[in-house]
Amino acid sequence: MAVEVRSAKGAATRDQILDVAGKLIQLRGYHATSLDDVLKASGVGKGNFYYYFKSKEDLGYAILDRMLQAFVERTLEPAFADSVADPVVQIQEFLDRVLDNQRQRSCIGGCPMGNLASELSDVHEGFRQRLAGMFLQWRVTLAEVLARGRESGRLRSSLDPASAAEFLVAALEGAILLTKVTRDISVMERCVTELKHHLTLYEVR
Amino acid sequence: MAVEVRSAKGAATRDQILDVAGKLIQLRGYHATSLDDVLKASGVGKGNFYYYFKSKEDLGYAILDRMLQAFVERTLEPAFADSVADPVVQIQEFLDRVLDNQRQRSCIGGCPMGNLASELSDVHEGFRQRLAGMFLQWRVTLAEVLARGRESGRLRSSLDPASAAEFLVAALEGAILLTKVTRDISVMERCVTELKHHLTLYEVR
DNA sequence: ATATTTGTACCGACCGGTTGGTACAGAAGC
DNA sequence: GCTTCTGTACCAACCGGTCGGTACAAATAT
Repeated sequence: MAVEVRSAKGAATRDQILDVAGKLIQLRGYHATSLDDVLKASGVGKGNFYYYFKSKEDLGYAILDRMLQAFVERTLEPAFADSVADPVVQIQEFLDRVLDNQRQRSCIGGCPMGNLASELSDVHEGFRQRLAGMFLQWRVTLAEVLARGRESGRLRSSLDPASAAEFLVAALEGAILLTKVTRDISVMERCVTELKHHLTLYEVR
Repeated sequence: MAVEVRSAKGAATRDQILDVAGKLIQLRGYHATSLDDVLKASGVGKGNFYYYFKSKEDLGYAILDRMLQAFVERTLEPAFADSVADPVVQIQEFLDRVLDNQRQRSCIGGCPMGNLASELSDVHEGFRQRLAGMFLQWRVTLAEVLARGRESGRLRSSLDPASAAEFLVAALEGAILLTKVTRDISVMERCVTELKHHLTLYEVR
């Protein structure tokens, strides 16, 4: 960032820019969101913007950082904090929460991480690496939950937690994409049902 | 389009534009690919471009049409033409082909349809509808194959072909995305393995 | 056979508007 | 009074799109 925040007011302005830009970029994408769009929607002047961010790219990195933080603190950690709960139930509830999120958004917006990964992976190496790191964190979290289930005897010893976690993330991302392009939440509902069914493959019987 | 093609030479020029623009857009996205980029890479003058296409949007539609045609004729139909072959084997081989395609591309470019669906679904209703139609065709094709397997007794009677087909498409799209952002083909390899494993859920035993 | 017209294919300069980015003066807060 | 913050004016590069005009082959007229 261009400058460290030195006052509460400054932090508020910076947050306001981040909030507005984050929403706009999720909806329209990075390239299709202009600085003027962000400035107009946030009521912040151009000079003020460049006081807090040294470029649009810098803003992008800040949004990515914030996105990761929000995802970990408000989605991943709450869902898997309880380390004695049933891993399968935890994952099922996690899937339901993601599904419900898309329902509330009327299938619009998709996955912020998935959108940017799709748009920017082949265009901007720095962004790609950050996004890959975010997906890695997601996969590792799920893999830990699955490994816990395996250790407790709830899941099969033949289960490969990393592989299963990757698949869960991929299937979920694909389901969000498919529900976004069709504007039909039932598409994702059925995908989540199939995913839950897939989980039974890992259970000991 | 702005004009009907009336000569072989004209058709070649139009095709050249479509070829180059298609590749550029798959790599950089629709918004990030400028007309000048396409013109420079194809060696076609601007006036000539607007002789064949009435706008960039018009070019986009033409690329979408061409993409659907190529996908159906060169991917879907060859893979599932044989209506007496084992549906499970056909789908497994289809998955392998998609995987191999990503390997050959070094995980770069992703899925042309998935990329555009992600970038444009919430921004351009016309594009969204075309893309949704393309995914529908894909899903219907897979559903028919699965239904065939169910009728022949190869797959369970409890199988919902439409639901399973949706899941296959979603999981594949997600796997392509995840392999693109990580630049690691092994991610997709494991996803395809999981997907094949998922197929066993549908088999009678 | 030659002159004229017509239609396809093509070019690059140019247009108004938007892009990301800069310069800088002044206001606000300590 | 100095640092922190903010609005305005401005910039060159680029955007999608339009323009007048050219090259040339085939059709038509003479």
